[in-house]
Amino acid sequence: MAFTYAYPHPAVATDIAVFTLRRGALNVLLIERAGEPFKGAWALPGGFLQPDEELDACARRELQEETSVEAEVLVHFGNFSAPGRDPRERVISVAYLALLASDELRLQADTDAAQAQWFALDALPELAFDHAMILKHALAALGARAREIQPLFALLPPRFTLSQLQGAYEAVIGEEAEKRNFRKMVATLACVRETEDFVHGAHRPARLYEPA
Amino acid sequence: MAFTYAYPHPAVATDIAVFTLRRGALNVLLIERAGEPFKGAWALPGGFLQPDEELDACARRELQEETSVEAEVLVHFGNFSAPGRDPRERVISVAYLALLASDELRLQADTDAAQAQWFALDALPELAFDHAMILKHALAALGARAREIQPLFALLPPRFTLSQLQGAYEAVIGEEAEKRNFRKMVATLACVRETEDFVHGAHRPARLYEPA
DNA sequence: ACGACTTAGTGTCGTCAATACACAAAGATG
DNA sequence: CATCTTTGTGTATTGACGACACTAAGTCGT
Repeated sequence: MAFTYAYPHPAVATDIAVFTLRRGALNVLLIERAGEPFKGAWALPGGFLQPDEELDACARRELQEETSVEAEVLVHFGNFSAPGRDPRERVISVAYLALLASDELRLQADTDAAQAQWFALDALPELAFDHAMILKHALAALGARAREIQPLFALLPPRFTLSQLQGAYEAVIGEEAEKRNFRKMVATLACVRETEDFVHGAHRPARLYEPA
Repeated sequence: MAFTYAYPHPAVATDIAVFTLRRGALNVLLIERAGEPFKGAWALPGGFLQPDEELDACARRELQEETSVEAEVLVHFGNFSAPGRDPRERVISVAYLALLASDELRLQADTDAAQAQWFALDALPELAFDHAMILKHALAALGARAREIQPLFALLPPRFTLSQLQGAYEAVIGEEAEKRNFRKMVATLACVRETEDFVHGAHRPARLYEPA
């Protein structure tokens, strides 16, 4: 089957930088490429736009197919269009940022992806294509959004302690926050509602909160 | 000449919402479509991505070709990919926002395409395609950026008075600002440098400032 | 020339958010 | 039951933001 056009058309693909929290640190989901080019290298999940498919839907579908991950938050943060960025043909990459709660880490690879794996940001492998640059932009976009707190909920379970929320905030922002000031900020934003339940750990129980 | 691919490829185009200030109000640049579809309707300037052309360059080129306008600031703010948005074929629109100083309003009346014209936002004609929605998103993106003041410089001449800057701010934000508070904010941001020159108008001369 | 007009430009106060800082409360563990 | 660790709170200071009224400087009309 062949598709013919009067003018050259680029291929259009989505690439997704999926982040989660593991042991308090931000991790990104990468797949090992099963085919050429860059066979065996690590890359962001992603793939080609299908006919009559919206870009958002493409990102969601590719993520599901390649890693069996259902993203809660999916945000477009940029396009990458350098002519030589894919050696096969011209590919415009529409880049998305996704956040995932840490307890939904069931990973599973399919044929496009030999395997999917989480990587801490300070232990990244070499990345295929221009994905290192895409990832850098994803982190910047994520940092810019995190100050509104709301996006962080996607990194946490449905109910969470304020310490967990602060941990997510610190991991994304990349710096530490004062506990009392952070709690005051959250209170000012009025973006969480306290529940009547507590989580009992090794020490004083912590109250659970949920998104307001 | 024909271009054939093993899988369907969408067309990729850029559309640009160019804003400027005219008589203190924000205006947007529209072109009258010379051909089908939507012949005779008004639309955002834009056009198809060429082989080996970056998206940013495509937006800049199309703007120049269709309206003879050289954009100072060009910012990507979203993609539009609804399958039916162009009746001819699948077209992914990569949308840009541009700002132009008001004294560079030489529009070419005799371009090959129909005419280009500025429209105040409260006197818009019906727009072709989904350009009304794209424009709505452009305004939202512009409003979000304007609070940092810096982007507004592109709407003004190289040197400007604080009243002009405030006028641009108000036009973009869509609400009035207190003169003293605005000046204090600008002073805090330290984003302008005062010059030794004054502009002499009908009344007390105003000091000229330039981007810091 | 001079008074009226119009725009440029400034100071203060109250409020509220952001920063820094120290201690009490609650439960787990040995 | 003493100790340890984590949760959770109050206060003082600073700096930004909002509201508010007046002086400064030059033009224009008479």
